[in-house]
Amino acid sequence: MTATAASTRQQQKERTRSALLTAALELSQEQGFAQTSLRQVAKRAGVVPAAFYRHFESMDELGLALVERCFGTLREMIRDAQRDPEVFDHIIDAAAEILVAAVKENKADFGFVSRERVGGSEVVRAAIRHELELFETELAVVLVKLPNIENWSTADVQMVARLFVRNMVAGAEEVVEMPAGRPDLEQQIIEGARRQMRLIVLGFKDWRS
Amino acid sequence: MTATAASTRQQQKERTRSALLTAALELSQEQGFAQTSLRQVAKRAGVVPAAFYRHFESMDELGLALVERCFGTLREMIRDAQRDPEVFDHIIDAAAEILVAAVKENKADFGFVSRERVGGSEVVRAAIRHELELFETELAVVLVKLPNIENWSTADVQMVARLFVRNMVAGAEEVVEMPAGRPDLEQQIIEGARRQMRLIVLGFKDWRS
DNA sequence: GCGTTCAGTGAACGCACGTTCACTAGAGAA
DNA sequence: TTCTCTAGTGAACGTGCGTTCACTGAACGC
Repeated sequence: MTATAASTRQQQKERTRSALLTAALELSQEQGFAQTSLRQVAKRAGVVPAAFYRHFESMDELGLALVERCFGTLREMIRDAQRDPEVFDHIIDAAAEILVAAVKENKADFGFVSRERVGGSEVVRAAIRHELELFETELAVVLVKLPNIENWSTADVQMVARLFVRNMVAGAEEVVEMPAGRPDLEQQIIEGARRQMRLIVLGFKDWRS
Repeated sequence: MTATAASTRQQQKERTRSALLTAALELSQEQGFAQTSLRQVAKRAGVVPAAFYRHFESMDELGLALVERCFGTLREMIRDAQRDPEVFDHIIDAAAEILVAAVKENKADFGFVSRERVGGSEVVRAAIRHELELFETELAVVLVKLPNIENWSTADVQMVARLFVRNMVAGAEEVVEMPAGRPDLEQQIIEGARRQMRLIVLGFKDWRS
C-alpha cells in the first residue's frame, strides 16, 4: 500500500476507487473517455495497472460508475433548486442562472456527460441516454403543474420537456467549452439561454395540440 | 498499384484518396473517428499503411477533409431546398420532413458531424463548430425575411437561428441513432420536430426584446 | 498473538499502433 | 524507345496498450 496513512481497509479501498474515478474524469476532460487508457488512469491515481482490476472489471464498468456519479451530483442540485421558493416564482430566470452556475461549478461532470452522450463507447452512451430520459420524465412532472400547461396532453408535455432538456444540454455544452476567465461570455450565455426559454414559454399560451 | 484498371495517374490517385475518406467515414460510424486508426483506414481502403501518407499528413488532416466533404453535401441539400417554392410556404412542415429525409439519406455524414462535434479530436471539433456557426448566420439571413421577425434586433435573430440549429442538430442525432426498419419511430421524430418548431414560432409574434 | 484475507506490486506476454525507409512498377514526358 | 516521377509496397522499429501471474505485507477476525 502506497496510501496516505491512518485508515481501515474499507476506507483505503474506497479512497483508491475514488482516486481512479477522479483520475478518469480528469483524463476524459483532457482527451475524451474513449481515448483514456486503463494504464493512464492507474498511473494518475497512483497505483499500478493491475491494481485497477481490484475495483473495476474494465474501463466500461468504470465509465458506468462515472455516469452514475455525475448524474448523482446533477440530481442533487436540481432537488436543492426545487426547494427554493424563489425558483418557482421566476422559473425562467432562475433556470438560466442555475444552469450556468451549476455547470461552471461541475465542469468536469457536465463535460463528461455532454461529450460521452454522443461520442463515447456504446455502453457509456446508452447509460447516459437512459439517465437523460429519466430526467425528461421528471421535468415533465414539474412542467405539468405550470399554468397554461396543466391540461395539455401527455405527449405534448413530454415534447416540451424534451425541448427544454435538449436546450439545457446544449447550454451546458456551451459553458463547458467556454474559455476560462471570460465573464462577459458567461453573461452572454446566461442571457441567450434565458431568451430562448422565454421564447419557448411564450408559445405555451397559444398552443393547440 | 493494386488499382481497378483503366486510369490516368491523377484519376487513380483521386480514387484512392476517396477510398481512404470513405473508409474513414464508415469506420467512424462504427466506432468513432478518434478510435479509428490510420492502419484500419488503410486496410479498409485496400492499401498498405505507408500509402496513407501519399494523401494525408495525419489522421487529423483526413478528419478536416471529411468535415469539408460532409458540410459540402449538407450545404448542397439546403440550397436545393431553398429553391423549392413549396418550402417557403409551409416552412415548418417542410423543414421537419426535409431534415429527417436528408439525414436518413446521409446518415454517415450527419452521424460523423453530430458525433465529432463534441466528442472528437480538438482540430476536427473546431472545424465542425466553425461550419455550424457559418450555418447559423446563413439561417439568420433567411429568417430575417419572415413575417413577425423582420424588425427584430440582429442579436434576437441570431439567438433564434441558434435555437433552430441546435434543435436541428438534436433532431439529426435522433435520426442517426434511430434503429433501421422502424418507420413508426421516424414519423414520431418528424412529428416531434414539427411540434417543437411550431411551438417556437408561436412565440415569435409576442416577442419583445 | 496468529493465521487469514486481500489491496496493491512488478515483471512479463502478445498485440496493434504510427512512422521510417529502400524498393518497385506503371504512367507520362522527351 | 528511353528516362523520370511517384503511388503504392513490405519489412522493420519502438511504444503503449490490456491482461496474467506469483508475490508481499498490513489490516483484520479469532
